[in-house]
Amino acid sequence: MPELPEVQTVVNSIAKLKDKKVLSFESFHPKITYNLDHDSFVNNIVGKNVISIGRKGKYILISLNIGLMVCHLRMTGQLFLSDKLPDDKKHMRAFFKLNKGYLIYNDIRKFGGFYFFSKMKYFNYKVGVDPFEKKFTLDWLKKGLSSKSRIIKYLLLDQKFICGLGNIYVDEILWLTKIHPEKKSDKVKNTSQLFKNIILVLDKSIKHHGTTIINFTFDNMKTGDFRNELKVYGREGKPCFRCKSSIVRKKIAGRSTHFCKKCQK
DNA sequence: CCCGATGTTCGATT
DNA sequence: AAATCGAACATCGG
Repeated sequence: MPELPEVQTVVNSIAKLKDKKVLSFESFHPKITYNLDHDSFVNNIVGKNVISIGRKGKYILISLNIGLMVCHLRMTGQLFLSDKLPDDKKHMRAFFKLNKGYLIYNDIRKFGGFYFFSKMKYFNYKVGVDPFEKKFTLDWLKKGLSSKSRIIKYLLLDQKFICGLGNIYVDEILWLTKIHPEKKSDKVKNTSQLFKNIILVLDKSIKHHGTTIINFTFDNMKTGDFRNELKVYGREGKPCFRCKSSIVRKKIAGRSTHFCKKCQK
């Protein structure tokens, strides 16, 4: 579920994790620590203090006084702070006991989880450029699109190129920029519009605390309301807001893709 | 009841 | 190299 705006919303909502100390970690299914076994993960984080909380792409970065803890929510992960453990523990997959309160991880589908890296550089190889980094410029985007010929939807979903975009926002951005999702990247000519719209859509969604379709929540069950602002995603069969033509849905890059055949060329 | 679909990513395969 | 497909898993709707 969560793409860049949802992850940013979660990051903002756990700001009070800063300066807390990790006293213990418990998990309830084995695959939740991705790159270490449970015991090594525990050994690396217990007793550490949280220095800062950030984000790169869809990864939540929690810097400790030694090392970096990373969380990825995948499809249905929920990370939030709470004074006590929840009454409903059905989907609770892990929790961290802090010197004050708990950091709780719920996940219906159990795809998400945690990494620990002793150094930041061991994490960096996983992702490309985040749209809110300085490196994300119009020139960089132009070069990236024209240096290869790839299906634009596929390229925008590629986290090693731009990190943070997912299925909803790619559809929204391509609709807004009037680009057909199957267009080859080197044939896109309105790249400066595309560049602006990437930032525009993400910024706007962050202001709305992201998109809740079904499962996305932050700060213990609050929901985002960007769903009401969506222009194409989930609007199959409904009239395009620009030209009234019927929005179609087609599998592109393995994902359900919504677009307007008439105004996206 | 069964099948398909769901916001993500990874690895195998074409 | 680029793109497709299935798998990881739980839940919901037709």
